[in-house]
Amino acid sequence: MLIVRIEEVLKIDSKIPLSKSIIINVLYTYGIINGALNRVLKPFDISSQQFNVLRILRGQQGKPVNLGMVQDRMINKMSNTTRLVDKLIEKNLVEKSTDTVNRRKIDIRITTEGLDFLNDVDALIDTKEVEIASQITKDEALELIRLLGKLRLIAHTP
Amino acid sequence: MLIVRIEEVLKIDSKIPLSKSIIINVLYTYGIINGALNRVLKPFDISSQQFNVLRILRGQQGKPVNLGMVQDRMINKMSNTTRLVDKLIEKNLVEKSTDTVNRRKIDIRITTEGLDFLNDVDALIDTKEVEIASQITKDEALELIRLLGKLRLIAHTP
DNA sequence: TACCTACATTTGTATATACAAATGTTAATT
DNA sequence: AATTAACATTTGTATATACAAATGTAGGTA
Repeated sequence: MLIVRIEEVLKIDSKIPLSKSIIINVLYTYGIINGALNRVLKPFDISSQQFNVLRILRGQQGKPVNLGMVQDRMINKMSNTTRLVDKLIEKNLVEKSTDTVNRRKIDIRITTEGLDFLNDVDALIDTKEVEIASQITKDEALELIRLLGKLRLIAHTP
Repeated sequence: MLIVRIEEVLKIDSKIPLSKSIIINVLYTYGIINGALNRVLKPFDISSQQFNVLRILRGQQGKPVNLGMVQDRMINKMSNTTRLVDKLIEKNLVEKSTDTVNRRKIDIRITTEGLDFLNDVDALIDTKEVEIASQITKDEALELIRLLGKLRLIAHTP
């Protein structure tokens, strides 16, 4: 089990500061993992962002969710939840209606078709995730999560 | 210094498997760090991908690099290095010419203007990177890098 | 030479992302 | 009631990303 240093893969000068190495490692690892997950989703013609929205809606157990809530809960915020949801509506995986109480808001619900679709794909994603994390022990996992949390601590504040 | 769990931020069920938690942590942290770096680059009207290409070219010390090499060395591979480089050419930060030996290849070089530009922006990025990593000790950094390497180990293979 | 295969880049198309501005709605203030 | 400010979503525009197909080039082989 040979861990490959990013400096070698990208032919970067090995003498870069540790801070830069950390950042590049996170950005590069994101690309690798995102690629692996996208390869799972590809045959189902759905993007990882669309998949993420479906999971958020399922998590609400039928309760309608408005656009802002969806955006807050997305792993990677993107500025067009409207168009993302529209794509899901075209596929009949999701439906929307204006909130009866506050007509500025729109309610989004996953459809039965969406739930079925999600069940199929979800199992494959779970398997891939377990596979990706398979080389990491429980203690290592907790430490990794802790250290990533430390990175976000500062980066988060604009 | 309070580390915030991702499950709380995204209102995810706390009982998700550790493998999923790891993956979500990496993907989410990427978004936060990428956002922080983009805010630094924004005033200079350059994307992080374009900035990455400039740094790769500077690293070659004037030696021309062809498109394929640039793509190999990019932190996040994207399928259109052609158009990315074209944007940099429009800004006079980069120039290209066909390779005299192998006319299939094109040579790309950073211009003097590109070098000056990069020097200005680079210092700010370095500072931001140090800031983001400031809560992490040297030992923690090495462990973080090692664990991310473990994740890539499996994810990398299609 | 003509043909084939591999290589390197470019082009086309669809979708995603970032961000500013516009629209429509609500609640508060005068 | 009219005005204003805040809120929630939509629309517009530019660029980025993913991926397939097309173009152009080189080297080998019949």
